[in-house]
Amino acid sequence: MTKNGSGKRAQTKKANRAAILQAARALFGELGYSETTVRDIIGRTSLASGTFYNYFSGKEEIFKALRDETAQQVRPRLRDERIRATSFVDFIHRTFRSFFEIMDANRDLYSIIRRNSGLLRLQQDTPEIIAGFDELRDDVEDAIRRGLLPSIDIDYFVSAIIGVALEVGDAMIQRIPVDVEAAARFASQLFTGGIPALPTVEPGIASKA
Amino acid sequence: MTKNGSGKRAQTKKANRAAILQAARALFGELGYSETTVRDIIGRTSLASGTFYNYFSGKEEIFKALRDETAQQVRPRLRDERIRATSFVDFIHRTFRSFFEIMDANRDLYSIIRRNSGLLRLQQDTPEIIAGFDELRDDVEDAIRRGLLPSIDIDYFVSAIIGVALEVGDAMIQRIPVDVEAAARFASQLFTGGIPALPTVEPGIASKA
Amino acid sequence: MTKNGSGKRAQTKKANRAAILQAARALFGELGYSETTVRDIIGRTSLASGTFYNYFSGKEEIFKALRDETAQQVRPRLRDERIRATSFVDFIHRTFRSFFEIMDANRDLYSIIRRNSGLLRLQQDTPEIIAGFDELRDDVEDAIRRGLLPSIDIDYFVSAIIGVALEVGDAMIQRIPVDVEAAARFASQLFTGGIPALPTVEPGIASKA
Amino acid sequence: MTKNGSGKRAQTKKANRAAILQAARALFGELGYSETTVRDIIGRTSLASGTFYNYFSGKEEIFKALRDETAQQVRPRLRDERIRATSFVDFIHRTFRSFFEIMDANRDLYSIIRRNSGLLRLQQDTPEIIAGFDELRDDVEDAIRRGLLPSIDIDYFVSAIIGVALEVGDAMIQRIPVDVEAAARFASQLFTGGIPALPTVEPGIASKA
DNA sequence: AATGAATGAGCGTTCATTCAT
DNA sequence: AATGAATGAACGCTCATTCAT
Repeated sequence: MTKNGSGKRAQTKKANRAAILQAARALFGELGYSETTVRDIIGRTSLASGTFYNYFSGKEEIFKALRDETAQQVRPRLRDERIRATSFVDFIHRTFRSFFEIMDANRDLYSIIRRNSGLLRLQQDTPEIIAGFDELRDDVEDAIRRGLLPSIDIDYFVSAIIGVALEVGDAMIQRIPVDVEAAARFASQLFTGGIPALPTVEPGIASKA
Repeated sequence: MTKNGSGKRAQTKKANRAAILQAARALFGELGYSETTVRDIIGRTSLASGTFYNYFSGKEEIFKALRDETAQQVRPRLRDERIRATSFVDFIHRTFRSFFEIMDANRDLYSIIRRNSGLLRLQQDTPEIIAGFDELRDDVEDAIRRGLLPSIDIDYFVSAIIGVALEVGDAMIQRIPVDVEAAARFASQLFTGGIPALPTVEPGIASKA
Repeated sequence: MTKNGSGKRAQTKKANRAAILQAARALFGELGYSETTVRDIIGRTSLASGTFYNYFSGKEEIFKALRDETAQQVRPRLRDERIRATSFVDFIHRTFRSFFEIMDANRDLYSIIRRNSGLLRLQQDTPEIIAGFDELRDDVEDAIRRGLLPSIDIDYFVSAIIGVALEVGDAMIQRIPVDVEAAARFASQLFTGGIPALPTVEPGIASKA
Repeated sequence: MTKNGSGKRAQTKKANRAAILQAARALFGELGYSETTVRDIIGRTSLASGTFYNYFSGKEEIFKALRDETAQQVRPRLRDERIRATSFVDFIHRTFRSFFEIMDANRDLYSIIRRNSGLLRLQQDTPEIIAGFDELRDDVEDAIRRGLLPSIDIDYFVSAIIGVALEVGDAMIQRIPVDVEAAARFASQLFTGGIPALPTVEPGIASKA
C-alpha cells in the first residue's frame, strides 16, 4: 500500500533526495562543478556521507539529475513561451527573457565574484541553464519550419544564442539591481537588428555594476 | 660564451620548457584547467615529475606563463587589426576573424568531443582566448571614442562578443574543413545587421559537422 | 543508545585511535618527530593512509594529542610526588625518580641504538618527557616559595635537571636490567651533594651496559 | 709539484671545501640538522649544487666532516685545559667553561628562539659540541686514574655533564649579555657541591633573560 | 673540477567511493 | 535505509642525489 510513495518512508526518501539536490544546486553555483566535493554536498544536509550513494551513484549522476529535474520544470515554460511567438523578434526576445529569468531566479548561485583573481573564467555549469539549452535547438528548428526564422545556419545560430545568454547573463547578474528586462532587450535587439538597433547609453554610465 | 643560450644545454632547456608548455596547453584545452594535473602535463613529456618545478613554480604559474606568452603574440596582432578598422562593420568583422583564426591555429586544443557525455560545458579556460579577451574591452572603448561604435552598453556588448566568439568558435572547430572566414562572416553579420542580415542556407545542410 | 561509545563501532574507533597513537609514540621515540612520517605511523597499524586524517588533522596534531594525553596521566602524578616532598633532597629525588619511571615505562621507545652510527644526538622529542618538563618549572618555583629549595637561578636549575634527566635517563634505559632507583639515586645525590656525595663503584664495572 | 696542495687548483679546492663547511655549520645551527637541506647549504656558497658532491658524499658526510674538523681544533684545547686540572673542582669547572666558551664562540648558531612555538625541543646537533663530548669520556677516565675524581659511575657521570652542558648552555646563550663564567660557575658548583653550594639569587631576578 | 638541470622516490594531504554495522 | 569510518589512488610539491656537458 505504501509502495507507491505515499507512506512515511517514501516521504522521507523524497525529502532526503530533495535536500541533497538542493545542497548540490547551491554548491555547483557557488563553487562550480569540479570544485564542489561530495563531502561539501552532504555537509549541507543533515545526512551522512554514505547516504548520498543511496540516492545518486556519484557526483556526475547528481549533476544529471539536477539538470533533468530542472528541465522538467523549465521545459514546458520555455516551450509555451516560444510556441506563442508570432514573429522572430518575439521569438528571440522570449528566448532571452526566459533564460535571464531563470538566471535571476537562481541568482545567488551565480554570484561568484570571479574567483581565482579573475584569472579563470570558470563556467558555472549550472543545471538550470544546461536544461534550457537542450530545448533550444529543437525550438529553433521548429521556428524555422514555422517560418518565424529564416533558414540560417542552425548550429552557429544556437551557439550564438547560448554564448550571449551565458555571458550577458553573467554580466547581468552582477549588476545591482538585476534588470532582466533590460538585458533581454539588449540581447534580443542585438539579434534582431544588430548593433545599429542597440540603444545608446550615456558614456561612462554603461559599464557601472 | 655559451651562457647566453646558444649552447647545447641551453637548447635542451628551451626544448624542455617548450615541451612542458605545449603539453600544458594541450591538456588545458582537453580537460580544462582544474581537471588538468601537473602529473598529466609532465606525463605528456619525456621528463620526470620534479623537472616541472625547474621551469614553473606550480600549476597556476604555468597557466599564467601560457597566457602571457600567448598574449605577447596575440596582442599586437589584435591591436593592429582593430586599429586599422574604418567602420564598425570592419571592426566587428576583424575582431571575430582574429579570434577564430587563433582558435583555428590552436584547433587541436579545442576539439574535445564534449566530455562527460556532453553533459558539462566545461569552459576551456585556454590562455589564448583569455589573452584575447583582455584586449577586447579597451579596444571597444577606444572604438566608441573614435566614433566607430555607438555608445552602447560596453559590459553587455563585450560579453556578447565573448559569448559568441567562444560558442560559435567551438562549433566552427568541429566542422571539417574548418572555415574561419565563414564563421567570422556569420558572427559579424549577426552583430552588424542582426538576424535579417544572416545568409540563408539550404535546410538540413546547415548543421552538418 | 550506543551513541555514547559502548557499541562495536565506538570500540573500533577507540582501538584505531589508540593504535595510531601507539604507533606514533613508538616512532617519535625511534626516529624523532621530524624523521617520522605520517606514512610510517599508519604503516605500523593495519589502517589505510587516509584513515589517519579521520583521527588527527595532521602530524603536528598527533604530537600535541600525544603530549596532552600523556600530560594528563603524568601531571597529577608528578604533582603528587613533588608536593609531598618535605625536603629538597626529597624533592629532587622524587623528581628524578618520576622522570625515570616514565622513561622506563616507555622504555621501548627510547632504546634506539644511537642511530646514524652514533653520530647525531637527535633529541627524542617524546611527548611524555615534554609533558613532564612543562610541570617542572612551576613546581620548582613553588618549592622555592615553600622554602624547600634555596632561591637559586631557576632557569639554569631547571635546565640542569632536564639535561640530566634526558641524558642519564637515556643511559639508564640502555642497561640491562634497567634500574630506575639506582639512576634516580645517582642523579639526586649529584644534585644534593655534588660529586663528593656520589657512591663510588669498582673501576671497570661502572660503564657496562 | 702541485700535487701536495700548494698549486692554484689545490687552493681553490681548499677554499671551496671551507666555504661549504662554513655554510653548513651556520645552517645546522640555524635550522638544525634535519631541517637543513643540501640546497640550503650550497645556496649559501657561490658553488653549484653538483659541486657539493665533489667534496662530500652526502648530508651525513658533511656533518661528520664538520664534527671532525672542529674536533681537531677543540680537542687539544680541551685536553690542555683538563690535563692541567689539579683538583676535581678544577677539572669540572674547566670542563664546563670550555664547553660554554665554545658555545658562546658559535653563539649565532645556537640562537634559534625555539621554533615550532616551543613545542619541540629540536636539539641542535652542532658539530662543535659533539666533538667536545667525544673527548670527555676519555678525560674523565683519565681523571679517575689520576685520582682527581672518585671512581663513580662513568656512564652516568658523563651523561650528566653532557646533559647539563647542553641545557644550561642553551639557556646561557639566550641571555643578554652572555656570561660564560657565571654559567660555568653554576654548573661546576652544582657538580662539586650540589644544590647547597649554588649561589642564591634575589627572587624574581633569577629567570630574566 | 664545476655546473646546474634531471631525476624519481617520497612527503603531507584530499576525496570519491565502499562497506560493516 | 542510514550511518560514518575506512579505503587507497591521486594530488601538488620537495629534495638528496645523479649525470651529461
